[in-house]
Amino acid sequence: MTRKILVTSALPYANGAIHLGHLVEYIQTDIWVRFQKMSGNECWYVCADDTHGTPIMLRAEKEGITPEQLIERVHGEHFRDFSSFHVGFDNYYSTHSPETRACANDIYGKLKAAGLIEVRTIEQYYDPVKQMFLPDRFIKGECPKCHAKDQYGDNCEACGAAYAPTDLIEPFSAVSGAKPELRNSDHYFFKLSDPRCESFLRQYTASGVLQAEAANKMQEWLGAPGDNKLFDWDISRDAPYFGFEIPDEFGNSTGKYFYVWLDAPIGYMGSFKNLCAKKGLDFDEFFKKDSSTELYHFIGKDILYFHALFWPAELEQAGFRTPSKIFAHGFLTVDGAKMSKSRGTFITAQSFIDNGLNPEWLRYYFAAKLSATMEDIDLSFDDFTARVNSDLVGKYVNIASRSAGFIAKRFNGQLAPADETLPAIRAIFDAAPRIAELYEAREFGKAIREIMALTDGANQYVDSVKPWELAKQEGKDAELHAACSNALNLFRLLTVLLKPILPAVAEKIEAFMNLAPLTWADSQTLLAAGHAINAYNHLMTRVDPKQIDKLIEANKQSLAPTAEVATVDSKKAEKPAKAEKAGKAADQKEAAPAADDGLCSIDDFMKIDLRIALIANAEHVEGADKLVRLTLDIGEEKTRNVFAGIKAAYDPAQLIGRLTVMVANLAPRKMKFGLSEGMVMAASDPDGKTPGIYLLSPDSGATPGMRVK
RNA sequence: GGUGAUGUAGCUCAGACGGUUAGAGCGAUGGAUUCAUAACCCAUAGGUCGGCAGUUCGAUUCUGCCCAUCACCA
Repeated sequence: MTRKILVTSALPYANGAIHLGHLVEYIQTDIWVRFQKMSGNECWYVCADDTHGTPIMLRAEKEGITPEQLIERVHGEHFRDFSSFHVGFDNYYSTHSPETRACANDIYGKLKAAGLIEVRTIEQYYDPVKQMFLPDRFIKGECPKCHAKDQYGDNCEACGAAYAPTDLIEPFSAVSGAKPELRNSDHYFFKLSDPRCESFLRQYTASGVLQAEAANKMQEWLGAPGDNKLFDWDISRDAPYFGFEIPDEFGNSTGKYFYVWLDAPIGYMGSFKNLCAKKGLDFDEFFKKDSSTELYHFIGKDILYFHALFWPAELEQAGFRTPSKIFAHGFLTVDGAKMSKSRGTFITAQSFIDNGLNPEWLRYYFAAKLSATMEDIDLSFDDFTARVNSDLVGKYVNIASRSAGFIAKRFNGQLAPADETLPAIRAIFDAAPRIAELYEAREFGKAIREIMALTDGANQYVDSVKPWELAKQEGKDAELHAACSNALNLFRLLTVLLKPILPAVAEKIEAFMNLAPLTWADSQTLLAAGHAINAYNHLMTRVDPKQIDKLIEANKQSLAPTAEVATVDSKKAEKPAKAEKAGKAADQKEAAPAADDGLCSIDDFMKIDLRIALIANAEHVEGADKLVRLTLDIGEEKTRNVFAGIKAAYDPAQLIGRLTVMVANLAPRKMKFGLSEGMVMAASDPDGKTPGIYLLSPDSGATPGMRVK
């Protein structure tokens, strides 16, 4: 029974290179899709560049080209990168397409007809020089809490405070530098808080379409039953904006544009519609309500909000089918840490290829680490090297390498019949259905463990029959022939199991062994006697650790002077407007990758106002496990109230009267027990190996209020 | 500070509805071998399953607290 399946990966933003973090998702999806196709299902894999929004518009302007030229160029780069990693889209399209526009208008029209679109006036910063409304990330100014300069309009990178752009002190436009003005503008909202959406989402998110962890998260977003926490979603933006203009009911101009996050998921439909036209498929069969086809979205956990709430709600209310499952994966870390440009671990797809690394190494390694959970996965380069060299080259490829020579030299390239009772072969026959289930369930790591155990079995078999000894003995030709033929059959079977992960190697092997493209059903078959193979060429080389060093070196970026105007990197820069607070969390991820060289300039340091403080009072905090309440005198007229997590190490009574050092300009932080207006400084082992917390003290002579620098 | 996740051999990770000697791969060590781009095969060593307490006849597995790391939130 053939399933009909439509699969998507998240749309990459048309404003930056594909990197290893992206590839986790595309490789995961591609493996799953290839498995489905090999299994005989009708499976379509579509994706597209996400092309709209202010960052694209400004970036194009900065480069002196049109947005259309920019997105066309980036589309080419993205497609090239995905192709190099053998990501086999059936269609890689663009959201800037007639199909996506038509779908967006259609969905919008239906939501409007259902009374789910509302116009509201909101107040927003406007750049009078550039003559445009500014997304939060394009407004900068002084943090209202810690007074750090040059902070973005949504939150402060110095103190972590979150606020509205209108809270910024001396705000300025990151585009023109002008002082922004508050202006009113009409915005269109999708009424996510409507009871129809809420009740649908409660049922939908709990219906098994999400992983358990994701479903829990959704409960958080939704609030307890009876406590609707959903916010209406601002889906419009003012001109100038690179995107689709929102039509009024007569198809006339409104001067408003769809927010990029509205048309991004609709881009899945647009891309598929485009594919339907090329292939003669029936779009409605896949998207009509109650469709019997399956629809799966592979995404990163950061954009769950959009895919598990907004998108299904739109589809449902507009009368389309909703996704069958949403598969969220975790983030990629490299050698245990976030990817970093300065450390050279922010590795682009292109540099991986340009430095001569084999993309299938990465596919194999990611597969070995992937599971169905949302856990982050770590790329450890030592582990990467060891696994690829040992598993892929040492074990798997080696089976062919050690048996093909005899077949060519002694038997004219022709195989003897394989022994179907051989335990190593039987083991593969038996394991294949299990491994298929693991692929289906996205438990690629487990699948690989099973496959490698079978590979060990194949090598043990070769070792037990010792073809190299048979080759030297008179009259043992038949045995030698059988041994090597069995080995090559084992190799072919293992290739079937690995093909979703290693499509290019599989193709080489199909050519080498004269095989029709392998399908999953071939995991239960053996080659006929007399089957002829071609000359063996080595299928895969080992990873040389020097290549890794080179790769990291090539990706090290000297720290360019930070924060040129309008260098905001991603569509996440397009902050949603206020009413949509709940969308914010998901939105912040990846916004403008922060420069990170571990160094701090003297200017940075001088921002921190360290003062000698007299501990005027210290007391236990009722109900707090770690905190001590300190009253600090730093020579100001008022004392400061500071909570310090030093209860484990100090008895408050001993602290009263002593001098220490405090950060005087730390942003005040509201804690459960009151406002903390600073921080005292204490030493502790960064690795936590040695216990203890040690408060700093100045030498005698220091007096409260003295500056420490 | 809140919520959630994670913490198992040097490394990367499995696993256990609580029950005899806790697993794999890599790495290390020793041996064997030479067909295979020193690959493969056999064997050995390595873990108080983050810490403390509780429930239990019995906990690494359950509960509580603590510590560490990460994520989201504030």
